[in-house]
Amino acid sequence: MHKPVSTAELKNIWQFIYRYSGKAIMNDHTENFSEDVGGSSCGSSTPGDPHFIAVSGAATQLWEGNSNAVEDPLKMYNTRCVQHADGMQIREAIVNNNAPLPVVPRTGNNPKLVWTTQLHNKFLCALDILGLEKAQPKKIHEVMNVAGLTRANVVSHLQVMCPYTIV
DNA sequence: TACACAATAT
DNA sequence: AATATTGTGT
Repeated sequence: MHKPVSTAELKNIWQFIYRYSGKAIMNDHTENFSEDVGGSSCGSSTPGDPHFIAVSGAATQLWEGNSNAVEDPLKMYNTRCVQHADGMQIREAIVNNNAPLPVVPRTGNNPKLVWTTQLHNKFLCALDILGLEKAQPKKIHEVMNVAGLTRANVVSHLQVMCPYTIV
């Protein structure tokens, strides 16, 4: 995967592993993944659980230690080779149910805010309510009170709408 | 640390 | 052009 990782891509990987292993998945944080997991304990998680895929670590080594050096698409992830009852060897994600929920930082794949006329009007109203004196990003953002609208959004918009004049 | 404002980056 | 992010100063 390319960086930054998009949620869509991550989802795909998730689904792939889930199908491939027939087992539960996910989770993050490469640290403390070593303590988690006994193979069977993984079975409890279900798709929809908080989760994600850890990268690096023991799993890769486990796989590489395995003689059948087949090209493994999951090589980069925190998975390991396990043997099922039917003798089939599959790859299973290492799970850590104690890991904190991943905080997905804003990446380039997130949609940009669009200043619709309604939104812009609200912006203008905020400017009216506050004087030009108090028309600062924080106040404006506050007055607008739009869910999902971030202060940075206001900052950006304000800068364009109210450019300072060069002297 | 929080913020505004200016300057860049995408 | 429009929006996001980063840099700088208080």
